[in-house]
Amino acid sequence: MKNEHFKIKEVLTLQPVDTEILVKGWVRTKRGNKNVAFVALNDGSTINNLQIVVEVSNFSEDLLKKITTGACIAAQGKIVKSMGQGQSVEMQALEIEVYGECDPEVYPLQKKGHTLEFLREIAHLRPRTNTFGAILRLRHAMSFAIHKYFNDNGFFYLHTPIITGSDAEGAGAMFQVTTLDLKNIPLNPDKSVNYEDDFFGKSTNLTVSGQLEGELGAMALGAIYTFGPTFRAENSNTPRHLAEFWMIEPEVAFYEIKDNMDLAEDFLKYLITYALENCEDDLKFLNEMYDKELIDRLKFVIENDFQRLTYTEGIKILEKADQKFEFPVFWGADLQSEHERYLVEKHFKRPVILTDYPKDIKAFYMKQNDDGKTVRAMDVLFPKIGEIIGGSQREESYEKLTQRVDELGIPQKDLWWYLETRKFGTAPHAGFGLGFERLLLFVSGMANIRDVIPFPRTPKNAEF
RNA sequence: UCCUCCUUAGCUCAGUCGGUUAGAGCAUCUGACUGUUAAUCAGAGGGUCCCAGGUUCAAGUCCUGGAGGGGGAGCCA
Repeated sequence: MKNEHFKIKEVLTLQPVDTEILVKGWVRTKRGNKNVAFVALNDGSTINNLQIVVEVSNFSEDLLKKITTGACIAAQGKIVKSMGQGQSVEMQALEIEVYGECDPEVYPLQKKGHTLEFLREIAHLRPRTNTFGAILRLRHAMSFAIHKYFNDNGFFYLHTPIITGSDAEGAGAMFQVTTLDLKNIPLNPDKSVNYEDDFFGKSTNLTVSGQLEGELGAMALGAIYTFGPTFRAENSNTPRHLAEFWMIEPEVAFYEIKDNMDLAEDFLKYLITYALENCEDDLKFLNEMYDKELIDRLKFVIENDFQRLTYTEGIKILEKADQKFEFPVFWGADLQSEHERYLVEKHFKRPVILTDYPKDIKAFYMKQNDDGKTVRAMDVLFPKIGEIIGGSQREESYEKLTQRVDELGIPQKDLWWYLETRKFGTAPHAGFGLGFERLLLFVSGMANIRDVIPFPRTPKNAEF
């Protein structure tokens, strides 16, 4: 057998030729009769299978028995015009080698459909399903498109730290990082933990955001983005939260809130367009199997402007809404899921960018408006998944920023390096965070965030 | 973390008022079929009824506690 093998994605585009080619992959199904067997082979290069036609008389019974759902094989043969419906070409097998048998009595994946809940329990095998093949290829394509978009637009990829000594990021509970012996933790006289002998000589955690360090990069490189893992130790049990997820955070010097909105909208539309143009087969499958409106919804989003309005305008609309809300609507209240959904799904029926939130419900670093009440925050709200992006113009004034830090009781000494950017050549700047898995939820039409990441980490679940 | 629903064959589920030997479809296996498309047809095998207690002559079914999962909410991306 020759060593070079073709990807099935390529083979399916070939015209029938007289030369033999070699393919390698995993068997999805085998069916047929005494004379001929049809093996559907998938190698992950595409959602589509290559049909391998096996003349039973040309192969030993022992070999044919080993070709079962899940088995890994190599097949060599000629590509011919298919006599059956459903595919234009197929392989007439001349030689087959079985790399790995797969006992059908115990292999959990069957020819029939499985629930997503069951597949989560076998996350080591679910990449072999049509659904997760499609999701993982889509995930790759979106990752690539993110880097391409930023690279093509003059952004630099900045690697912000995963282990952070800063506990002032204020974006939720953090996972501690320590090498201290948990059975014998050194204590100070006041019973607090003494971190002097810990690896870093201080308390450290996994990052909840690369933003603060991202701002440092933007103050030198002009436009940066981060794209890395992010960790939140919140006990969140929802279809929209993970303890370990990937986040994209652009940060741009000389951007104001309007530029930030333009960037967010253009970026999201670029990514969705990229998916439609490069992942057609996978999206068609997801559209057919999970969400019949998926492709129409993706097209709608790229063809229409996002609705932009201020928090204050949003509150007015909600106050006039002919709908009872569980949570009261008033100026100063944080918007609940039901409020966001009303604006996006009922009132405007399109993505919404809300800006200028009350300062008391937003983070310390956001630029304060002249009204003294609001800050230049920006949330991008999408149908079905809610908040997909959260960002803001940043407060560039040293005086205003330190005053806000003091008001909130954050120790300035913990943020000395961040505050110095406002002391030394400060500049207006803005940025946002995009949850990568939330983007994938939207682009794939999946309903649960655990189904758009290969190995989800959630409370009480770190298997695989 | 709160509310709510669920857990029975490999998978998806049914199981009446607490009653005698726990069922179906699919999957698997065996057989049939000269080109199938989640092939079809016939037959067979397959059960810790989530776990631990309790009530009862009798528990898959009722009660208590626990574990795991789904949906909703909060936190957020």
